[in-house]
Amino acid sequence: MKELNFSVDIKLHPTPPFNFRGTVHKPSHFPESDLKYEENTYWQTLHFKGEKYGIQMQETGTANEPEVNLVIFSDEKLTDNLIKEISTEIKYRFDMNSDLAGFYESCGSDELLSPVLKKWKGMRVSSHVSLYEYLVVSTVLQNATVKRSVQMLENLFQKFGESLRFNKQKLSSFWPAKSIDSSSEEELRDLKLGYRAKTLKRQAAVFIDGKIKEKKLREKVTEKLKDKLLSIYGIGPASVQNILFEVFKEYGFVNHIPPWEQKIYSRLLFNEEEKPPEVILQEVDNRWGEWKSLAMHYLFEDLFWRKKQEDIPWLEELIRL
DNA sequence: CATCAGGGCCCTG
DNA sequence: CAGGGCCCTGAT
Repeated sequence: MKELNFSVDIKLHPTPPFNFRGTVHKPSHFPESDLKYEENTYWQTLHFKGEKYGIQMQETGTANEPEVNLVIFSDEKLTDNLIKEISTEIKYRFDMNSDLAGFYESCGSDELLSPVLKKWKGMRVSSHVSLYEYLVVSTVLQNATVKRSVQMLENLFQKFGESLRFNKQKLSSFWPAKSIDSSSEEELRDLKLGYRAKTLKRQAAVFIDGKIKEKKLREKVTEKLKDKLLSIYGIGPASVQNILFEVFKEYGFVNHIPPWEQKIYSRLLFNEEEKPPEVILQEVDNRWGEWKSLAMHYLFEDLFWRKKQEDIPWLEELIRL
């Protein structure tokens, strides 16, 4: 347990329009103890350049004149330079610099999307974690039900992730890749990771070796980036698609519809139980072209926001706990 | 009780 | 390119 007693406030100014809660909270994601969202306040831990921080964000502006109050908590006073770096990183992760005018322009009149756009205009895709951390999450998702994924990640947090206390919150933090690398596969298997233990070790290794540098990857064009990501052990077509979208903010890359999403998009797009993946792929491409990932994200998250208010029996059935 | 698939991916033939 | 195997769990 570590107390973070220093804090600094920074004002962030996302490009308008901006939707705060749609960006910081993704109801379709499974719960994890490194973040919390409640009453329009968002908290997370941040493992950045070898140090651990607490983050709090609140909206202080409006959709058209966006402003976000970012508070960085730390265990010692931060330098101006570091404050700047962290702010820049947060802005990237929550995609606060993007211009979505083209999206609204070309997809705004789509009859399926337009009501959702009205509700969520300004929502961004986001990944609150680094690439390495995202790989961990992708790995625990594979071939497992939600409940088991949650269990695996929490086991990892308990063993490797220090708890941070800040702003009256106590949240888990991610660990350096090194701590996974230096523990045995056996120790990892004890966390009920199964064959994923090997995957996590091999993934940790490429980050330690410096074979993968997230910053560098952000400069690559989609195809090169995709190939590089696919070369990572344990990353296949399903994971790579999520990474390209959530981590690297590629709005138009969809070439694979995994079973669970297949069922959900069959309902959303065709109001049927199960359409073939190819049909879904064709449909999203026809409708939204280069913006299809983002469009699908709007529909998907809107569905899970609705689930908080209304009963959606077919969806409840699909969420296997 | 045993069997099996799950919000994949790797590896082999 | 198809299909078996992989860890563990809970559903059947």
